[in-house]
Parts: sequence; structure tokens; C-alpha cells
Amino acid sequence: MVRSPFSHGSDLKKGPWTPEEDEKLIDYIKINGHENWKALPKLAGLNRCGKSCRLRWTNYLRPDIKRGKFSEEEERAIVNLHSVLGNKWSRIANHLPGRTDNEIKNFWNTHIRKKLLQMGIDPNTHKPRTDVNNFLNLSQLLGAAQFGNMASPWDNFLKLQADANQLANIQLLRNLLLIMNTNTLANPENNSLLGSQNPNLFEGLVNGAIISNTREPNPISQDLFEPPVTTQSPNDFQAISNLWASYKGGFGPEGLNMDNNSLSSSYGIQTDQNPLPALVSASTSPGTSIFNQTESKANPSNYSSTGTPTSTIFEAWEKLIEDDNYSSYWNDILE
DNA sequence: AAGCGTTTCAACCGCGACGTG
DNA sequence: GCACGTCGCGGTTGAAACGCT
Repeated sequence: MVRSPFSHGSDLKKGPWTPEEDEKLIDYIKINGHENWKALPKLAGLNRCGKSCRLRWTNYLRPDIKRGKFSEEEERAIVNLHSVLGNKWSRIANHLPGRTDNEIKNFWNTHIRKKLLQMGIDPNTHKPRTDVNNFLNLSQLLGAAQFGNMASPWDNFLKLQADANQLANIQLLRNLLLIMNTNTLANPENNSLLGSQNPNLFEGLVNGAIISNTREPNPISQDLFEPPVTTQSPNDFQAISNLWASYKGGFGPEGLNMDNNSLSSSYGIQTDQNPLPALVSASTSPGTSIFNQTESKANPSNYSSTGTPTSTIFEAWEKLIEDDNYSSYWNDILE
């Protein structure tokens, strides 16, 4: 940055460093090291404070600094590490050789943060934003799933994080439609529609690698996440299946494994001491997903151990429709 | 080409952590 | 335990660079 060249109330120079100053600092540190930053500027013949010298050295002049654009791999690593460590830039920098905390911080604020916001992900929590107006619309989501137009593993991953939340909402809508189109209400014996014998489509999201939070089994959530019914198999549901398959397929050799084990092995982070926050909300965050909202409001006594009474779906739906935050969202879909 | 708005990123500031006497 | 000095971190700033009209 370029600030006023001299500090107020002191004759020590501030602002941008000149090549001559850089040279003095490098020459001094090469010979003497930097044992004492306070004393260094005087000894090196610099009219700077020690703090300024330290900053210049650690952020710019150090010989092992890697400059230039961040690679995709570095970008992924930063996101992974940030999800665990938060804004601990120096700790994140420890895992990225040649990168400084300042550089990573700037890169986060100018690039990654924006990217996450555009994907509908809160960069602070790494969870889908509650502001659904920023989410991808349904057609975009399904289009992406059907045509496989994910530009890169990174895009794929970020999009899926947002999509997971949206898929939960879609699934709720789907179940409602299925109920309306069948004789389930008249035939309570027929549990196949919402049946628990089907493999849980979103099992991985709940119990797998991306979400590390444990969560109590919840009848509503399990039913809402039931797989599409192939006998009906509307294109939209097939598209969701495809999207899910692409998620389950991973993102390439090194992948974007966000689980504790991989973070531990890749970055040396003890996640048992610092549990990884969910990248896709699985439980507690209020308003993280409408699915969770309905879940938290629902009365547990409504559920059996084997399935969800149809009334529960409708109750969830009613609550959803009543929610101002989501009314326009659902209106768009229904229209 | 000029003017204006936006983005980038080097550098500063304040504060907490740590070490020493 | 306390005071003081130094270091390191994270948030913020603002001129330069860039992009758009």
C-alpha cells in the first residue's frame, strides 16, 4: 500500500519501501539474521521502525516466498484449512510453503470470499447462506446436473455445497408431489413411496465425508432425503440423481475431502481437538436450510420409527410456505 | 481519451501473547 | 504476581492498477 511517507509525531519513515531500503534490509539480514527487530533498523541503517522491517521481510523480501497466482490446489487447500481454522491466516500459511499470511488473507478477501458468496455459501461458516435469493435457481441446478457442465473440481465442489441445501428443499417438494399423485393417503400400508427400505440417497451428506457433524437420526430428514422413485422418474428427479452421482463420484484424484481424517493427513491438523464445521449444514445452524427449520419445529411424537406420516410432510410444507424468506423461492419453482 | 467506479495488495494499526527481570 | 518490552497476528486502509462507460 502507499500511505503518507512519514509518520506523524515521529521521524521514522512509513509507506512504501524503496529498492535502496530493500537492499539494505536484505544485506543486513543475510549477514546478521534478525534476532532483534527492534534494534535491526538502526543497525541496518534504516530509518524505519522494527515492525515495518519485520513486515517487509516476512511478507515480501524473504527468499523463500513464492509469488504469483495461487494454483487451484492452493486455493482448495485454503478453503479446506479455513473451514477448520477460520481466519487464522498464519496457521493456514504454515501449510502453504512460500505463501505469507498476508498474501493468503488478501487472496481470501478478494477472490475466494466473493466466489463463495456467489455460490451461495457463507464464507465465514462455510454453510449455505440463508439468503436464498443468491442461490442458483432450480433450472441452473438441474441443467448443471444434466449436462455435466461443472467447469472444474473446485466449481463442482462449491456448487454442490450450495446444491445440497437446495436439494433438500427440492426433495421436500418432490415428496409432496408424490403424495399428491398417489394413493398413499388412502393406503397407509403402502410405504414404498416414502419407504425406509430404499437406500438413503443423501446418506453420504448426512454421515459421509463432507459433513463431519454427528447428528441424531431424524425421521423427517431421512424421509425427505429418500431417493427418487424410479417408477415415476420424472426428468427432474433423474437430474438430481445424476447430480448426486457426480457428488458421490468425487472430484478427482486428490479430491476435496473435507473430512477430519484427510485434513489430518494432508495438513497435519488435529481435528479431534478442533472439529471440522459442517460445510453443508447438517443440524444446528438456525436457518441454514429450510429443511432443518422444519425439522426443528416439528413434533417428534408425530413420527414412527419406520417412516414419516404423510401429515408430517404437509406440516413441513405448510411451515415452509409460511416462511417469508422462502415464499418467493417456492413460488418461482411452482410457477 | 477522459472520467469514474471497482479491485488489488502492500503496508499500517491495535491488541493480545509471550518472555524476561 | 506484576510491569515492561517485543513479537506476531488479524483487521483495516488507501494509492495504484484495472475495467467500464
